[in-house]
Amino acid sequence: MVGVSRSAVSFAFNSPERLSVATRDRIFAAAKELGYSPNTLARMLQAGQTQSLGVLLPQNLAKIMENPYYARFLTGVGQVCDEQGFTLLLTPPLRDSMLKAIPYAAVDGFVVCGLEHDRGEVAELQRRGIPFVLVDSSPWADVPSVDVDDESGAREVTRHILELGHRRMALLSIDPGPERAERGYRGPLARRMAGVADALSQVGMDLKDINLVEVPATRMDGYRAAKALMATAEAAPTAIIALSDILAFGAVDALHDLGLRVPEDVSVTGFDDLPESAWLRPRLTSVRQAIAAKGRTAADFLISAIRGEDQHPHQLLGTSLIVRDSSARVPAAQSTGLPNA
Amino acid sequence: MVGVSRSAVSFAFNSPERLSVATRDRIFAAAKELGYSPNTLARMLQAGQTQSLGVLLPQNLAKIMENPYYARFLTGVGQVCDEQGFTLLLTPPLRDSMLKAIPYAAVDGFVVCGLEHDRGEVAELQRRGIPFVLVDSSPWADVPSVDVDDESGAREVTRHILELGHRRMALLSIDPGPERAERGYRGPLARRMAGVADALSQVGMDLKDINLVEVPATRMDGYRAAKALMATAEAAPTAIIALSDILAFGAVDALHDLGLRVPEDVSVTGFDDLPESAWLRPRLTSVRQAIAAKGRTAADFLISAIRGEDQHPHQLLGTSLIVRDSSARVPAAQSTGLPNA
DNA sequence: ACCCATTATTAACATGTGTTAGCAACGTAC
DNA sequence: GTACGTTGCTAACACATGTTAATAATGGGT
Repeated sequence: MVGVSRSAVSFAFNSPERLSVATRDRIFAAAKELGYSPNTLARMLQAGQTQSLGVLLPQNLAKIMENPYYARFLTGVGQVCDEQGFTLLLTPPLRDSMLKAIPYAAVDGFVVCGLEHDRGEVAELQRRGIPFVLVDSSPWADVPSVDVDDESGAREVTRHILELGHRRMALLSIDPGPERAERGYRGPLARRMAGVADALSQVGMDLKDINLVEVPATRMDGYRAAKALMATAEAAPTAIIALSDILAFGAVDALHDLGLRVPEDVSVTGFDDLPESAWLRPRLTSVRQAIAAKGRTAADFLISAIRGEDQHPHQLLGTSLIVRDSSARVPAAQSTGLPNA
Repeated sequence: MVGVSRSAVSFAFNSPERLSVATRDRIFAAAKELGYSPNTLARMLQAGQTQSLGVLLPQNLAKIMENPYYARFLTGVGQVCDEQGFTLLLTPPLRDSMLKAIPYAAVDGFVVCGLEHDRGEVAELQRRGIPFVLVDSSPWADVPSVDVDDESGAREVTRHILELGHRRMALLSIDPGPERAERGYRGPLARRMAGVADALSQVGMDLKDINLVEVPATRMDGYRAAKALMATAEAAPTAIIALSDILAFGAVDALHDLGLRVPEDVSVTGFDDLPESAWLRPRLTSVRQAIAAKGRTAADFLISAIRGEDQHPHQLLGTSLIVRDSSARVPAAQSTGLPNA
């Protein structure tokens, strides 16, 4: 229409100084008339970059967005995206497969949530040469990762409950999914279990001595599980150690509904220390991990990897016990006649 | 390497039945050896679709993810993505411009949050022929949109507070941003203000008669604003109507910290009815809007538009007042000597 | 008038795919 | 032995860009 080559059009948009003003204006005029603008995908294809970070998620989007943990984590990732001008692509499993989702994501790299280094997804990313960072996995030599010292956090909170005199306890844990049968606990959950077990062993107890319940990490599941736990009348626990704050939220609600007071009748502790933990009444005793910092660090590592800078960085983030109002001494009436009391 | 054409390779991956088993196996073997797999971007370019929905956001990613409102909204959008096998691309402003962000998003369509039909972004999307749906805008003929009947919600909650005898009230509102100066209130905020004004007029009052404070919609801003409001000793309000739940959360906290009881000393109401509203103590009186359903509907409309089906659907979602524990009769001591009491 | 330098513009290539029309080869029926 | 349908594969095109090296045009100096 203007009578110039495609290259001239490209110059008009990308390096206008290389064209005479007259030609440039003619091109822009024509572009406006035709409604033309450079195609996003073609541009990305040619440039070999998308200006977008992917987050490879282990669950459906609906479940992820419902989970305040991820809201916090993605806040951290989002901070880095904001700074660097990246968009954020959330990539849930496709037909229940994280592996199948990979080829449908137009991203420069992935933050991979909750996968161990030996998973097929990791091999696939390596094969494709897509940069990635593992989060909540287990440190492994040639793979960048960001992890949390869950074990010491779990040890600390368990010890805290034990020091308050509790012995009849329930461990409200996260469902490890089907993979557990073959491989046992892994990653953060394995570390948390180990921490609990370690603290127990120091008073001569064992994971067998406490009531272990495993449910999906939602508020509702925490609610139901707590109700079920308290129903077993004679063996009802005096403390519930939840391995996730949302489970603890649900448990506190359930106890309220049962007419039980927290912490006077039953102590409840969480894990993660979500912002909400300090909003609720009673304020929740929980293990703090720097969730947003975890997201930030992972995204920073990923950006480095995309730029081809740093090679295989690892980061282990600490935890700390935040004692608030939901944990207290075991009730006097219940503290007698129990093992190790 | 195999000695076949590129087309054959394409067939091997996409319609294997059109190739003889021998050739196909040879191709796969070579692909494995070379680490080849079809390029995502090229595939999208040729197919003309990305299997990805975009959400065009008015704020930085970090701010968005911190906001429980968006968590809920994106849960709804996410549900549809899950069902339809789409990924979700979060597109924050690029260098403070939503317009600039558009060409960097590889998506099949946009859910556009909080923009009016006359904004440049909307024109740009139309020009590019990218399907989109406006959310929290104002209904407009040729543009698909999903809106909420904020006005009646605001009217109801204001009337509720008035019926409880309050007259000295503060309206804790959301900062409308710089655009307000030129164009006045728009969209949901305009409707909410109108609803409040309408309810006030029914008792002979006016927006001028109440204390209007406008702050960014964060918990911390709500906290600070509430503290400032109560500081003006003789004119301190007996009720705070917040136009957003997070602002109300912050306000409740501030009142606690000031040693004031909610609702005995001061009533507080929210807007949105986030899930958290029912978790907090006191449980928050709030205007419920179906946030997740809003996201679902928007995404459904968008998918229709992408498929080229339905043309310009509109949806107006209702609101309802949820009265809980944070609102009560005006304290006896304060109910005398006030205008219209 | 001629050479050179500078600037404006373009042809050709590279990024990787999916699709369509068509060409060989091959077997089968008559 | 020839006409015909089937199978297996390929050449050419389309999707749209950005980049580089080469070419055309222009003006100025001698």
